[in-house]
Amino acid sequence: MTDLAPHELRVLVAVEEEGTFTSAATRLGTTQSAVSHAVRGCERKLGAVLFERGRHGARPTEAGARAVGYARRVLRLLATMGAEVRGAGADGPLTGTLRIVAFRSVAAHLLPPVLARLAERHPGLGTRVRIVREIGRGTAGEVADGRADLGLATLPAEGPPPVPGLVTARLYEEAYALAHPQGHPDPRRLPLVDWDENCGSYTRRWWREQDWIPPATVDVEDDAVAVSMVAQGLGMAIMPATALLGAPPGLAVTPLDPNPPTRLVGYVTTPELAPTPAVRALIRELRDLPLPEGLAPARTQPARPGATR
Amino acid sequence: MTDLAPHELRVLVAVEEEGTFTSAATRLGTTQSAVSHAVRGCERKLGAVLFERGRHGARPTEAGARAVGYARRVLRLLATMGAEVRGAGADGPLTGTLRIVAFRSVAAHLLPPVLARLAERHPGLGTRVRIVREIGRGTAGEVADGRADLGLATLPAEGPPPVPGLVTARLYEEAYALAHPQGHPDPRRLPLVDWDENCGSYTRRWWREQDWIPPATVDVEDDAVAVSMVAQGLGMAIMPATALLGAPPGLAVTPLDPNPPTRLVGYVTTPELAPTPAVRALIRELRDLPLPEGLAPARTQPARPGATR
DNA sequence: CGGGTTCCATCGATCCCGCTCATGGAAGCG
DNA sequence: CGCTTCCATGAGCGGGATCGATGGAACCCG
Repeated sequence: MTDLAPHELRVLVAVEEEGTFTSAATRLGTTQSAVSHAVRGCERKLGAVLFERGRHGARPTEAGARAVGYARRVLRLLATMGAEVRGAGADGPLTGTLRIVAFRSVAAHLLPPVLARLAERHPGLGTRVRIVREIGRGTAGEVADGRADLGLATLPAEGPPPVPGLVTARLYEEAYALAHPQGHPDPRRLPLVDWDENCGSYTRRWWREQDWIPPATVDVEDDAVAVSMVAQGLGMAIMPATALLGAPPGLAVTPLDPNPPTRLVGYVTTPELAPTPAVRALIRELRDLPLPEGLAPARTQPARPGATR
Repeated sequence: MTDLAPHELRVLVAVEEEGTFTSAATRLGTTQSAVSHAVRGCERKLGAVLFERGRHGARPTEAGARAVGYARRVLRLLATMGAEVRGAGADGPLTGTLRIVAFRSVAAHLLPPVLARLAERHPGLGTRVRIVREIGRGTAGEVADGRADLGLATLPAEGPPPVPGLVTARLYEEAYALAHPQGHPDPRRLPLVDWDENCGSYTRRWWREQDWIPPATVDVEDDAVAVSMVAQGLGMAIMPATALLGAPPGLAVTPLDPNPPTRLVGYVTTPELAPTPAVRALIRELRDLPLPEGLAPARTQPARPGATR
C-alpha cells in the first residue's frame, strides 16, 4: 500500500503553499506534530525526500514539487468525482453546490442576475459565492487550490493566463472611466483615489500618454470605498465600468476618450470541472448575461493553456 | 471530509469487476464484511447508492459506474505519482507503462512505428496496446473509465466529442475509397461488404448523393475480414484508407472522386493524464508520424471538449 | 555570549477508523 | 424444507493517526 491518502495529499499541498509545517498545521486545523508525521509518512511511502527542512521552514525538493502537483490533481479529481457522482441522473435536474469566487464589483453587480437565472432553471443546484480580493493569485488561485469550482477573474490582455493548468475564457471587456464628484469645476485638480486591488498594469500605459498628473494620491482598501469617497467630493478615480455600476448620486462619470484603458474579465475553472454539467450551466448563464452599458463582449480567444502540444 | 481513500477506491473497482462483494473481498485479500462496510462508507460519503445489491451480486448503478470510472482514474494517477516522484531526476528517463487502446486498423498499421520510436527514445517506458472495437462508447469509453491512458478514436466531423470530460485532438483525416477485386470488369455489380464497426455516419451523406446502389449487402464482423473477402473476389467495399494499408494482392483500390466521404481520427485522453511526460511523449510520436499516403494531417481544432461553449 | 524566537523531530498516551468474526435475513434451487 | 449464495449488521479488537509536551537546532539581538 504505497498510495497516499487524501489527508496526506492535503498536507503536502498545505505545506507547499504555507512554506512551514506550523502554519500548514493551523491552516488544516491540526497540529504541527501531525503534519510532521504525515510528511514523513509520505516520504516513506514515496521513497523520496519531499521537503528540505531548515531554518526557513520547508521548501519542496524537486521530487516534492512534483508530488505536490500530483497531489493537487488527485484532490481535484476526487472533488470532481464527488460532484459528478451526486448529480448522476444523466440529463436529470442538476444537484450539488457550485462554489464560486469573484472579486467584489463583479460579485455585487453581475453575479446576482446570473445566480437568479441559474436557480430558476436548476432549482436543485445550490451556489455559494465567496468574495476574494484580486491580489496575489486572486480568484484563480482559489480555483487552482480546489477551494472553488469557478472563479471570475481579471485576465491579462494577452499571453497565457497567470495560473497554468486552468481553463480560462474571456467574458467581456470594459473601459476605465473618470469618476468625479458631480458638478466639480475641474475634477483633474482633485487627488486621485486608488485602491490596492487596482492592478496598475491596465492603466499604466494610459497614464504614460497623459499630459497631466494628479496633484496627490489617496490609497484606500476597496473600490467601493473609492467610489463613495469620490461621491462625497473627496477625490476622483479612474475606475472600470463594473465598479461604477451602482454609482451613488453625486458621482459623475466621464469617458476617457479617445483611447481609454480597458481590462478583460473572464472566468477560470479546472479542466476536470469544465465539462461538468453544473459548471457548464453556470458558464452558459454567464455568457448569456445581457451586459450592462460600458461592457463589451470579448469573444475572441476562449483559450486553453497547455493541453495541446 | 468527503473524499474517498485509496483503499475504498480499490474496493469499488474490485466490486465492479468481480460483480460480487464476496469475490471482490477474496481478490483484495480481505473479508466480505469489510467490503460491505467499505461500500456503505463510500455511499455515505458520496451521498448516492453505488451498487444495486441483489441475488445476483452487486451491479453498479448509474452513479456507481461513474464513481468506478473516477476511482480508476484516481488510482492510476496515484500510481503515476509514485513512479514519477521516485524517478525525480528532472528530465530523467520515463518509466511505467502506458495503456493504449485503439481500433484494429490503426493498431495494426499506424501504431507499430509509433511504439517502436517511443521505445527507442524511452527504453524504460513500457506500452500495452489493447484493441477495442469502435462501437458503443468505443476507445473513448475505455479511457473515460480509467482502463486506458490514451485511446485512438474516430472523431465526429464537428460538434463536441462523444464522451465529455476528456481531452481530444485530431490527428489526421482520411478518405474512403472503393476496394474491389483486381481486374473485375464492373465492381459496382458486386455485393457491398459492410462491417459492424463501420459507423455509417461518415458515408451516409455520400451514399445519398450516388446514383447507384449495390445489388446486395454482406455484413461481416471486422474490417480485416471485409478486406480479405474483397481480395478473394466476394464483393466490394467502401473503406477508409487506414483499413486498406495492408491490402493483400488481388485487391484494387480506386478513389471515390471527386467528393469522397472522409473520417477523422484522433486521440483521446483524460485531463489528468494529458500533462504527464509519458503521455506527452506518446502524443509527440503520434503527431510526428509520417502519414502513409491517403492520410492527411488534420491540424485544425486541436479541441477541448466542453471547456468553451 | 546568553536569552528569545521560530523552526522541526520525537515520544508516549489516546482515540478513532477499519478490520475480523460471528450471526442473521433474503432469495433462489433441488 | 434444507442447502447454497448472496449481503447486512453488531461486537470487539488492533494499528495508525493525532495530540500535547519536550527537546534540539538555527538565527536574531542587545
